[in-house]
Amino acid sequence: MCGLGRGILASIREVAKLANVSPATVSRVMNGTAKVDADKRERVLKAISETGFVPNEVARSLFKKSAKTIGLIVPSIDNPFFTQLASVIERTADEHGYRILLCNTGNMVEKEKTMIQMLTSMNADGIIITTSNEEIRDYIDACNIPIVITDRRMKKLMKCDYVHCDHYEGGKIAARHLIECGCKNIVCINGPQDVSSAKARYEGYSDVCKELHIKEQCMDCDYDFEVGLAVTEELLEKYPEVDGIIACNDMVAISVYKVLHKRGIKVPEQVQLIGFDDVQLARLLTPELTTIAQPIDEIGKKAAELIINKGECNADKQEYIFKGQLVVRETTNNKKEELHEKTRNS
Amino acid sequence: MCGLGRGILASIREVAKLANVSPATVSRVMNGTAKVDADKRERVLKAISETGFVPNEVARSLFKKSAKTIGLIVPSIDNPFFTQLASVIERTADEHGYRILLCNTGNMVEKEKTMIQMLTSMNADGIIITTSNEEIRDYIDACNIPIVITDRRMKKLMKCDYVHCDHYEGGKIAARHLIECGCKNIVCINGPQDVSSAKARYEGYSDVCKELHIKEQCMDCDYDFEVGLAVTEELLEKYPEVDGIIACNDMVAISVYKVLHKRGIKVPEQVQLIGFDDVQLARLLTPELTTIAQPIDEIGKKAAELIINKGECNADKQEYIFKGQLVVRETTNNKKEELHEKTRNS
DNA sequence: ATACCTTTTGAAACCCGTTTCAAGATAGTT
DNA sequence: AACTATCTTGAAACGGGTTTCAAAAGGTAT
Repeated sequence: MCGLGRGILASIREVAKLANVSPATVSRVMNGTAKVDADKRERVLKAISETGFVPNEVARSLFKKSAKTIGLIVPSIDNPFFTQLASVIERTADEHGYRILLCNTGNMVEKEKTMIQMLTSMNADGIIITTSNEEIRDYIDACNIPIVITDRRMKKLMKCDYVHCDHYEGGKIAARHLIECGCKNIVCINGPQDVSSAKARYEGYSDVCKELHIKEQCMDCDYDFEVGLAVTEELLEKYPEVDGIIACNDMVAISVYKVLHKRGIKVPEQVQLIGFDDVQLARLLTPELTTIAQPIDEIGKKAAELIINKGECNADKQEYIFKGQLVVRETTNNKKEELHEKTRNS
Repeated sequence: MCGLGRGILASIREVAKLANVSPATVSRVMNGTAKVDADKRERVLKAISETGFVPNEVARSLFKKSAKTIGLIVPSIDNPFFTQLASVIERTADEHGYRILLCNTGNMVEKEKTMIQMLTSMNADGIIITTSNEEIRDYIDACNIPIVITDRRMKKLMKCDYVHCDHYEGGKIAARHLIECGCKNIVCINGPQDVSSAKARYEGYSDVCKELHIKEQCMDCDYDFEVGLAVTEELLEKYPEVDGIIACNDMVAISVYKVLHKRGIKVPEQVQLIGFDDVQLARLLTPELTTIAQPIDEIGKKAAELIINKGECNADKQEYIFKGQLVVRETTNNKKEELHEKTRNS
């Protein structure tokens, strides 16, 4: 039918021969880069459909120095936050005719370096990376494609764009919310402090404590479900009177909930709980999780667009900061929420 | 330091000039494709490190007709099953020096076609796709790279490998488990019946019903959380005496649980619930979800390896079928599980 | 020292779509 | 009719790493 027989194997020179024109003319017909005589155009179109010719993207990419590809480097695909980010980025990219090359570092710094080099050598049009590792500075400087750092921030800014949420403010909002909900004994479960977002969230919490002369109570944790379980057990040993927990992200908040539930501790009656990110999970859980939502869709879209529209204002690199938003659900005691519950149930 | 200054911009010809050898020799040093005089080798290595030369993957790919890339086409990245599959595939690929090009079809058939063409024209080394759409036959035939179809199956087998779970048997196991747990009034929430896996699961359930002379009770649903909520509401209208629900996947099982919970229906005391897949979610939920586990890691690994080792036995295409496994957790009443609970709590 | 074989090496072709550049063709002007 | 301006078109170069092939170099045997 549509000539798929030999299909993709045909080359532009074969098509040209069949249409009795030059390869240049075929190229012009395909890309509309110049006017072509109506007769010849027809012959070319016919030859293309007969052979099922699909131009080789690699050859095109070699010449154009653009693979119409965005490299996406994340610490962990399994983390639902990055999954959702990847999803938005893929959608945005696809809308603009770009593809996504997905790279998972598994939090290994060396991999970040080799992946940046690899993506550059593949003529990727840009890289979106989540890292706060200062060591990659040289690699970012060396590769001459636009780089966007998402979700995190370097101490010293590099020559790349930053797209992230105001995690410091998010930390403050979370702390204040628990206090407003009546918590007297808050414990903050921190994410890894070499990760800028985790550190900023902690600092937000910490500054609220200082402001209100509350004693800081923290636990160290990773962005990981299993670690979250263990840390929560420890937490309950160390702070048996806890009545409010700030978890470093939603995944860990779920760990916390599971441990509390197993021990028969009621949420939010006995302990209130707040997470970060507002990944889809947060709504699936029962009770639904109160959390500081990141505008993941906006972050991903912005990051992708910065690369796609790189021509626009590549002069000075910028920092785009989005606001996190408190989403009150069922793991904290909020008066408004209770009111809302009542109207819904009536 | 390591010559990242001009870095990646250098070409093999520049390196050759600097080392006073031919580009061919540089290539040979880099790839170890032939012996090179020790002197020259040293000069080349020095020139490479001075220029920070990284070979252009696109040029290499053009000649070799291999981009060391696997295309991954999934219906929806947001679906945790595919996320986990992507994660394993990425890991396996990375171990073998391959990259992943991630494509999301959003269940749009046309996109499958263009993405297969696109990946082929990018010299991808193979494609892993989840589809049961017979229309793509021509496209699969036309592209001369190995294709692996995961999770689903075509009515008429095409010339590609199949890697999937025995969904039919899974459906049977789920039905039998609920019956063994004492359910008298089971309703099966079916996934879209044009998707082979959903259909097979239904048929498994159906055959158990026939075998035991139980009346079939089904609802139509999609693999979607929101749709799941609505369908569950309908289900409770239509079958108020239901005491066991088979959900088409874990995500829908969670929808079901949420609706039951909101209505004050106790799980598993009043209604027992089983899902499919055993995505990470299933363990995060409270109560933890009983489900038919797919060996996602094995499926993904096998699929990736089939492409990476395509040289091995590309002669006749094969079908690799894995067994699903019942994982009893907290949404069904299993005696063994109760026993286990008791020992754990004592 | 000569003939012969093996190994190392570089020039050039190759992969294939795009673009440049100049020639050829058409249209328009005087 | 002669000439200029404009458009269409194909040959050839390009991008950059790889491989082929034949020449050059090194080594061995006679």
